[in-house]
Amino acid sequence: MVADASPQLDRVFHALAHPARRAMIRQLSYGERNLSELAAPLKMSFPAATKHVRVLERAKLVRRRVVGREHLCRLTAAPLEQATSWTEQFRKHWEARFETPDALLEEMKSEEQPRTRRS
Amino acid sequence: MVADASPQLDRVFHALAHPARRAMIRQLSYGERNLSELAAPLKMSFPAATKHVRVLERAKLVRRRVVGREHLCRLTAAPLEQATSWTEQFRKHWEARFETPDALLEEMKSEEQPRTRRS
DNA sequence: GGTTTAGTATACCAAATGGTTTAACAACGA
DNA sequence: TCGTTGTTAAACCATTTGGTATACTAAACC
Repeated sequence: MVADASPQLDRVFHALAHPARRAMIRQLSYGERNLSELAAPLKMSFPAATKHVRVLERAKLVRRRVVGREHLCRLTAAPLEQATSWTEQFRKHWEARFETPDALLEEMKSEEQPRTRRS
Repeated sequence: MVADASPQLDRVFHALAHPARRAMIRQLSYGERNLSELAAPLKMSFPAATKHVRVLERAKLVRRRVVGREHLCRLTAAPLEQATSWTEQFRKHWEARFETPDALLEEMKSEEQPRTRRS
């Protein structure tokens, strides 16, 4: 089980919650990129872009490697796995519960009665 | 393909980026809950908790149904699917690229040469 | 040595986030 | 009708977020 209270998970989901950072992740999925390359397609200043990179680093989604004056970034899969496994543990679960025809029938019945019993 | 620039995706990831909201999702995965039940286990005031519920609603992760004075919440699977499918489209991809023995070898070679060619 | 090029650091700003307290309202039960 | 329960609304506050502009450092190139 993946716990709900996890600063690491907070950072990963937060990192994914901005289009600029998602765009960076997409770029990095094609291979290593330096900061200028990551910043170029974005409609914002260079310093703003590097702040987004730092958010990705804090979430451990990106690792940085300095070569001369270049800072090369690459992706790390592990945090994504952690995030996906958190969501997966419920998705099927509640989908099965509420969105199959049988479950819907169950629902309609339970609305007459008190209702689904609590934990 | 799921686009990177998507306010809906922003809202879903942002909704998942807080432990209180993830705890609510876990509770809701066991069935419908009213606002008091969702707020009870959290170490914060009731109004604070209901604000978190609204964040989940904006992300369309939760639907609310008013019955008398109770506001009953239940989960919706679709937004989670969308989020998962966004991450999945890269995960395998870069995993294959960087974390297999072959890819590592490729990496080590490419560090002598210019490096992976850009898009 | 001087000039690009790559990136950092700092100061600053507006808006959003996450929380509080207090007050109000609406529905249900005695 | 009166008290309790479930919930909203408003005002307020501190911190974080996401952006800017400017100044600076360091490596690479001629």
